[in-house]
Amino acid sequence: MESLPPAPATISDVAARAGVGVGTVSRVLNGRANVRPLTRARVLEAIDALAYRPSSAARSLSLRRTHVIGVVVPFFTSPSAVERVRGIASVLARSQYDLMLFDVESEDRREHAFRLFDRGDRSDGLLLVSLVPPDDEVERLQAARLPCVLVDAPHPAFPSIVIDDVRGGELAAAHLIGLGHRRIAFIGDKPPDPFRFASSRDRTRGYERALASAGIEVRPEYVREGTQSHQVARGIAIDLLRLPQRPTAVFAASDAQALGVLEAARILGIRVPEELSVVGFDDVEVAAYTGLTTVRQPLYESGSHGAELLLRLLEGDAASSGGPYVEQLPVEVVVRSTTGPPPG
Amino acid sequence: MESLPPAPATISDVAARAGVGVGTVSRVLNGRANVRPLTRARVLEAIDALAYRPSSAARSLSLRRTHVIGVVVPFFTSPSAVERVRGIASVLARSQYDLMLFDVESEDRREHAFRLFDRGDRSDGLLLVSLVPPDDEVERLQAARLPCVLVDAPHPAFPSIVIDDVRGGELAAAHLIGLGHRRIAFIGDKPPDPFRFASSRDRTRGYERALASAGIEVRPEYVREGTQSHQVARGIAIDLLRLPQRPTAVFAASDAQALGVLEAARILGIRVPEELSVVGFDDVEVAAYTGLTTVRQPLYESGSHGAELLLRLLEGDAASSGGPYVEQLPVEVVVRSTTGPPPG
DNA sequence: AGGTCGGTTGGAACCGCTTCCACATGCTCT
DNA sequence: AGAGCATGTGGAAGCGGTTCCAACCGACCT
Repeated sequence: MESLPPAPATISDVAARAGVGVGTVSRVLNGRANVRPLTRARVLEAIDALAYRPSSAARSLSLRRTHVIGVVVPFFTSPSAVERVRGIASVLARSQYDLMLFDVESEDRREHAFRLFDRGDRSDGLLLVSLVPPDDEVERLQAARLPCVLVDAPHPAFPSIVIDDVRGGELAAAHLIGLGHRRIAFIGDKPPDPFRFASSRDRTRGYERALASAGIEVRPEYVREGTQSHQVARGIAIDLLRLPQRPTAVFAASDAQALGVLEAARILGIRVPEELSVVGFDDVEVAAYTGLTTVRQPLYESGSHGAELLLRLLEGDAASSGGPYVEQLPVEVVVRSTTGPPPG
Repeated sequence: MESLPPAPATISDVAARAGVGVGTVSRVLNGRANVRPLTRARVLEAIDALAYRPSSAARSLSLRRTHVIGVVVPFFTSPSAVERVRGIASVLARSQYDLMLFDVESEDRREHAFRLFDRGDRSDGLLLVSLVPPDDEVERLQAARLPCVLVDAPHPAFPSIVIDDVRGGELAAAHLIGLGHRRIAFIGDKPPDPFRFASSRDRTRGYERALASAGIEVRPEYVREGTQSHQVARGIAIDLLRLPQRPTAVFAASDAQALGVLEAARILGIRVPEELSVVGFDDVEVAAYTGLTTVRQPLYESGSHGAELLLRLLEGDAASSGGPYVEQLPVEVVVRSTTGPPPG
């Protein structure tokens, strides 16, 4: 018969072996001052001998904190989300907190993820990435006193890390206008679902503003919307490039979409940047590979700053906790090889 | 003064309000049979009225299970790891388990991640991605009876999901040989660190085998090693392409490295595929964008299959639990536009 | 010598759940 | 009628920590 491995040692095993009370062991574990060096040594010896490791479940219950930070993120939808999570993970890695990841592709998962956390005993804090919590959820989160930071999403109830999307759109369009383009198309996200917020919409506004201030009329047939996928964007771009008077430049609201535009150009035999300029948004890694000119937003930093802010909140920094603290990260155009002067 | 929100309701609050004992509430919560319909209704009413949600910390402690699955992964090092995690997340999403993510960039983090889990009370199971646990850790994991599945890494102690790297290397080289190439270089990973396993080494073996069976001599100056980054690979490729007799094809052990080779070719003004063929490995999303010919391995599936296997183990399927159960996923060459016949 | 006082220490109570055991109830079966 | 038996139910014990309180100790005071 197989001998079961011994159950993991508990704090009272340690206490028994060291010949002290459980309280003393706990004090040693938590580095409290009032323990005589000799006693401490005996306890440490026992801990070592029994290979004792405290139970985190028991600690959570007793302390009413979990040492876990929940991250809710539409993980699948975009490579940029991954980059943000990387920023978060790197900060949490050097903290005492662990990272619980919730992907929320579908709507009911989103619901589920929120419900999971809003009791407040699963995690000590929450990072919501590219996601706006619905109002009833906001209430529950606040009732549970769960510190919460939004990354890439605004909400008056929570501090957030965002970028200036309007300005991003403006910069992209201005870059193209500066090169001499006048016929500039825009491919944005499809109208936002209730949970997403309208970052693409803001980029559209920036685009329109830049055009306006250059005295260029916005042509409705040049402004299109579709999902983030590059396949959809490719289809839209093919449409656009078959227009009787086709645009000489396309600004896409994400790199994924911009890559779709590049594919479309390749399919139609249109040379980039000689015959068509393309600008993306995000500056994901692929953009560098493919030489895509794009509007860089600090994805990694959005995650790391969000995590840092949350950690500060958890340490009771009420200053940033309170109202609508908003940190705005800079955007900039990264010029690579998909933009140039218009043909002719 | 601000009124604190009431503490979350506990099971005994519910019991009190429903006028029953805590045991009965627990039975209702867990859908046990022996509860009179009338009683059940009263309890449900109380639960609803108090917006009661059970404490998962308390449940974990009492049940000795956490409903969490730990995923340990070198998250930052490669886009392929992300794809595997996606596969894992999608399977766990439709299970009762939550996903705790541990990134392990540096060696001490790796240590940390393992220690965290090996007591067995943080998670009910573990998925190790592209990581081979050191022997002492294997012991602890087994002692803690923590079900554990390896994804993209072999170890006799645990079931695993892998691919046939030798065959992958062979297929890549055979594809190039089939096109008529004779001067085929190979860029692999640098010698594995103790935690990684030698997948690149196996790919080298496949490459050598294919060459051998075509009667082509392996030239040492054509076989190079470097880290996974495309920058490093680019440097190596530039070296390679400046050789007096330069290769007409390069097989890289990862797509990231293959992209570095493409960059090198661009820098040197060497046309692909007319003057140089390039084959990668993995088939990450970028490969499709850039038209890279590559050896596809099912990244997403490796994650999803690993997660499914682990779930089966957790349900007590001893069959797959036991010995060195190994699931081998297929590899195949995906021909795109970076390979063609050799020049001349 | 007796009283204070600060530093150590043991252990009970508690965190919120599950589970088991004892007990009550209303039947059926001799 | 009394034993036997499901069926429902209450509540104590236990999961493994933390924390608080009381007790103990020797040193130091008067």
